[in-house]
Amino acid sequence: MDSLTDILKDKLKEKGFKLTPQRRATLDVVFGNKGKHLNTEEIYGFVKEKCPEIGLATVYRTLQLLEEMELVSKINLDDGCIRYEFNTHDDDHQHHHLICQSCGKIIEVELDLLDQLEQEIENTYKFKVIDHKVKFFGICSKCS
Amino acid sequence: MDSLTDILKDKLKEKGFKLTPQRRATLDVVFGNKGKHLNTEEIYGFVKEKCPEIGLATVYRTLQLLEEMELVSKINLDDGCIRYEFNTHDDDHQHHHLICQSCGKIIEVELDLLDQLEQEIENTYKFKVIDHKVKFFGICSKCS
DNA sequence: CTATTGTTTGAAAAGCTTTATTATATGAGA
DNA sequence: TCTCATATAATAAAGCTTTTCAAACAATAG
Repeated sequence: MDSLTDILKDKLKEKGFKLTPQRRATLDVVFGNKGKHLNTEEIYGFVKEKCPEIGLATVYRTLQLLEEMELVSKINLDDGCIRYEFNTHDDDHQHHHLICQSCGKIIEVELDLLDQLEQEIENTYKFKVIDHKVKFFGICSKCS
Repeated sequence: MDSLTDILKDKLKEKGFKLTPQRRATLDVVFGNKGKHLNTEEIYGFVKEKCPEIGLATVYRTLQLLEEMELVSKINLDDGCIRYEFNTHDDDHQHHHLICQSCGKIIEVELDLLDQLEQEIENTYKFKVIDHKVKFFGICSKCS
């Protein structure tokens, strides 16, 4: 029982859910592929290696559960599938993604720098910002 | 033949496509519902009023075409359907969206203020930013 | 005007992701 | 270990989107 499993177990317990091998294996796969932005089908493939009897529906359910518990984050690149990544942050604010329109590579940006914009939004629109999702499309260094 | 149709006709001609009543009606609907963020099914419903014999597939195809020509923009709120809005800007940079997590309302923000962040990204990652999509999640003034 | 060619369309089918159903299996606490 | 609510696999079904295909249509050439 490693520390990741402990965290999972605690978070599940908080909400009255159970720790199962399927949930553990799914989190392990997302955690073990940090920076890869796997889609559900790919996650299903990897999870099957550890847990061959798991069903696709369980993977979908489990990923939704993990997202509710803020252990993973959804990324939608409008390419027809949902991708997930392990959530390395403790706070709610996600990092940004750069998406190369030439090779499709996804680069993660840790800079935030949105405080000023969010402040202005809160002042102008009286809108309380809780989270944001920011994607930049362009050309990466290799492709240009 | 109004000016919107002229623009559509010109853009279609540029790429070797034809101006058809279905394409015209679809653009009219998206244009006539600025600020509404309709999904494809809703657009289909409105287009049918002018063009009762139109098929759903044609609406899907037409919206893709209009997006390629940068006359409309896709918005994905991860609610299981694709939404479109009329593209009011001449340049590539889209405005931002505020999404209320309580009532679901979508508010448009014309502030950009991302220049500094984009500059920093270009310097740090040698990534040439062409476009961005920014969504803020939170609570709107009515709900708070 | 008619024939030819290529585009566009509507209807239907197929595709893909996600959700619902149900009987069975299993985790967690007593 | 026993009990019971939860979780699961398998399957079916739903939901949204794309593709297929034959027919309709527009543009052009002869």
